[in-house]
Amino acid sequence: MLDKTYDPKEIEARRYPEWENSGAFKAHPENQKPPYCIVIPPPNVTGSLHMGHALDNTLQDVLIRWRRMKGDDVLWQPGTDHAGIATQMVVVRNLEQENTGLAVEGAKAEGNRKLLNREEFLAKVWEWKAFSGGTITGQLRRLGASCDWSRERFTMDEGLSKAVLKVFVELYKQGLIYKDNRLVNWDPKMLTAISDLEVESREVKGNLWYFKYPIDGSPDEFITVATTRPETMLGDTGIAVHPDDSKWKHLIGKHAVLPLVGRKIPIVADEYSDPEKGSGAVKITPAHDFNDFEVGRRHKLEAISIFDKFARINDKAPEKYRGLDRFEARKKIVAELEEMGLVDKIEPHTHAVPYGDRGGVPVEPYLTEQWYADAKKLAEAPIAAARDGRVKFVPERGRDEFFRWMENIQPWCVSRQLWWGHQIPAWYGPDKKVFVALSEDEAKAEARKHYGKDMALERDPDVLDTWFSSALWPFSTLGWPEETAALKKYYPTNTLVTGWDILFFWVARMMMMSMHFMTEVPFRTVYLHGLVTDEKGQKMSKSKGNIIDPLELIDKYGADALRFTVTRMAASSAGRLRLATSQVEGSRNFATKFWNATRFAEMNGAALPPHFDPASVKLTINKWVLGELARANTAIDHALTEYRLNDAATALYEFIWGIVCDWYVELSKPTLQAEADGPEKDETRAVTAYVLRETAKLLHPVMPFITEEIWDKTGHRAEHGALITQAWPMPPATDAAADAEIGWLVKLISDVRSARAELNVPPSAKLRLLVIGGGDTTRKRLATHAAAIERLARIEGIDPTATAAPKASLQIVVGEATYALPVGEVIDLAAESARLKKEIQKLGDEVGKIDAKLGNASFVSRAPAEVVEEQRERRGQAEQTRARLSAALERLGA
RNA sequence: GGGCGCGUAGCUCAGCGGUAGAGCACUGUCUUGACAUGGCAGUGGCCACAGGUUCGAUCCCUGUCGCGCCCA
Repeated sequence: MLDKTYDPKEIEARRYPEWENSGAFKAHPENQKPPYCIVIPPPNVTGSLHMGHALDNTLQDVLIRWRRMKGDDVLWQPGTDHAGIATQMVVVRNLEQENTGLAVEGAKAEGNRKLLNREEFLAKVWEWKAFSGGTITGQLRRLGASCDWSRERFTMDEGLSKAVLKVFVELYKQGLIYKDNRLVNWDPKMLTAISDLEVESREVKGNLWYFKYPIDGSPDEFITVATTRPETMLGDTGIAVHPDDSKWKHLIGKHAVLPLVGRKIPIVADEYSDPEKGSGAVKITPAHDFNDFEVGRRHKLEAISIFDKFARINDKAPEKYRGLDRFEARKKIVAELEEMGLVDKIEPHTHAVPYGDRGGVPVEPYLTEQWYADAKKLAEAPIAAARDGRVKFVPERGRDEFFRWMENIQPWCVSRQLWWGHQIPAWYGPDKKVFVALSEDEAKAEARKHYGKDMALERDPDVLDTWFSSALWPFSTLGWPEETAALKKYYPTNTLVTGWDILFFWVARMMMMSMHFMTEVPFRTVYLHGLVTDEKGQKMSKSKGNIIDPLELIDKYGADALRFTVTRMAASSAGRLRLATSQVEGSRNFATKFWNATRFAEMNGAALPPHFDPASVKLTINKWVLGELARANTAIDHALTEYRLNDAATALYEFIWGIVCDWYVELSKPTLQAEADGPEKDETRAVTAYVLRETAKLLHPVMPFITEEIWDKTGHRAEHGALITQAWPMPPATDAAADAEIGWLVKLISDVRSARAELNVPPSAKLRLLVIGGGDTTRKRLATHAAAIERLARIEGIDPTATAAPKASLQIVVGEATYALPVGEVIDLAAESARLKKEIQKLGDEVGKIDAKLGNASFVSRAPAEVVEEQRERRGQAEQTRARLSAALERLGA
């Protein structure tokens, strides 16, 4: 017997280890079942579960559990990535507590301060990973994620590292990886290049400074440039104006003299300048701005980098600025130009400034030598695959976004100036000649060949972008470069579930690497979901303090409730999913409702006889509920197939609460709770048990814990094993006659209840029900369902063949019959009359609307025949009901 | 500035050519032998605005306004 109250905490803590230990999550590459595989978007090993993870992994688990029950050999491949910069940062911060730092350039071991070399530091990172790397996987378990943990991978583990090496070396040999001197996003705090994804735009209130640069040879003449970053002027090597800009056109080809520096810089014509923006003339600093870099390249302007790696002014600038921090330099430069009268004006200006999301300081476009992957080339095959549908996007517009990015792709900077990560397999000879090889020995061998003798080689200190290893995830986790059974069976994987925000950075890159090394797409379908925000639609962030912690929600309402909530939200077309705790509370209530319905069934002896056959059912309500179950089953399958997970959740909610609890349980009470046993009671007990059993299966992918618990407690586990391993239900037959009959019954009961409530008839008052003008079918139905009607509509005594309504009655019309409920002298005649008039009015309006349509000749001639017919049908119904209600009103005589 | 998306009940969102829906909130009512984490009954919508297509538009098209995201 189920406990009186549903306690998710206790259940969840118990159930998960049972599943995991039983091997239920395991994939079986050796068996013959068709594969279904999802690779998890690897969370950072440093991370802890946030709402984004909760959403993403719930959706995956719903699909995974569903496909598992459908009979697929399911592999949900779990793992984490090493999150180079984030992890390094965390460990460095921890070391600071012990007064320990890294032995990098400029670091000093003063007092008792210790400095770690690379090897020592990496040992610390591994130590840290062993200690707390399991946090997030533990949290995924609390969510109920049924990953095959026996196959858990980590981007820095041996196999994946081997894959990374191989990929790097091969791409290098194919000319698809090379070194180049370009602008990168440089984090002057972390002292490394970072990826676009690690940059966040922040709106900053700054200024637009207008500076006057004198024209060479004409010192009284000036060209005015506008900039948001005065300090970069030390690196200006040109000025661009629009070729058609009448204001500046005449200066094209001349030079300006860069104030404070004295350098002569050319004024060039370039459409990059917008005559409407700022002064119309743009100072060009190729070494410190991505756009300027391109302009500079077009006009062969020199790129002068005026910062060192800490973003302090370097010795390419006049001496008095050297060593100044970029923001101090800004102040000083503005002050000096002001003094020289070269500041035209200063306008307040709000603009987007790129910040490093880890270091938290503005990122500097910085000219450095880095390793690049030829993304343009690698993008060709993925573009083709998306174009011809080998990979599909849900929703479809993901495909357009994908193209937009892939077709304008820039070289991908893959090197990072960090210690934690895959060290680049490149070794340099004394003359800087580079040898890229799988191992130092191979590099040495190549060097020997090149130099004719053994040479000391120095390894490139940089590591690869974390995304480089994540890009290999769909095949490296399956064992590549080994030809494992798993790789053979599960590649290409079926579905990738992730957020819009990493479509480019991760999905696109997986596509590139997979197409190149596997020649086949990494997944058939990319299912993209929105971002979880708070109730106000604000992105959750620590600084805003609006973070909703999924673990707190799980503690409070249960993982099932959280899962149900996010599944229900999954379709938001706005690309953001506003989460309020009240929604999770509602889902918890839903779980409770299901729990209690099952308790009710148990208390009423619901039990499945051996070999129960739903097709043998005789009672109408039982036929009907089986039909409703079938419709729910079909709707859920359809929704999941189409990746409309929210529709699946809604279908479950409506079926369980709206059909089973609100109607089936109530309608079956007279039978279940009748004194005498008999075939009707037996059948109803069997159908109740059957419906709840099948419902537990249908609900299991979304709410695995509570359903498993119920499955066990109601004895199914003893007979069939765990719910997680059960076969997905087949919808039973539907029965149109039963649907019509119960539809009538529900309407009758609802209408009686409404009329009673509107007329304030006390619920305790039991009324007689006089049926006037009922046909044979109605009389038969009344007889069949008398007990249910009496109970649910609070009736005592039904007269199926009444001839007239007593004057003091409530009257309702259902179908061909009028139902009168005598209420004696207590009736408020005026109120009843008003109620009837309102009904009549409503029906009259409807008839009028339909008449307008049917009176329209082109509607009748042009609309499809069945639509016209349907309107006529509806008109007839409404008109009849109206007539009967009018008669009822007349009888009321008020 | 460019691209995309979104404006539907007080709030959060489904629906997307032919009766406008859900959850939460709100109102009234009910300690009915599963459930007050509940039952029953309600209130509440020029489906942003303006044009167009259509027999018919919340739905398709165009424009306007407002909001969001991405890219500059």
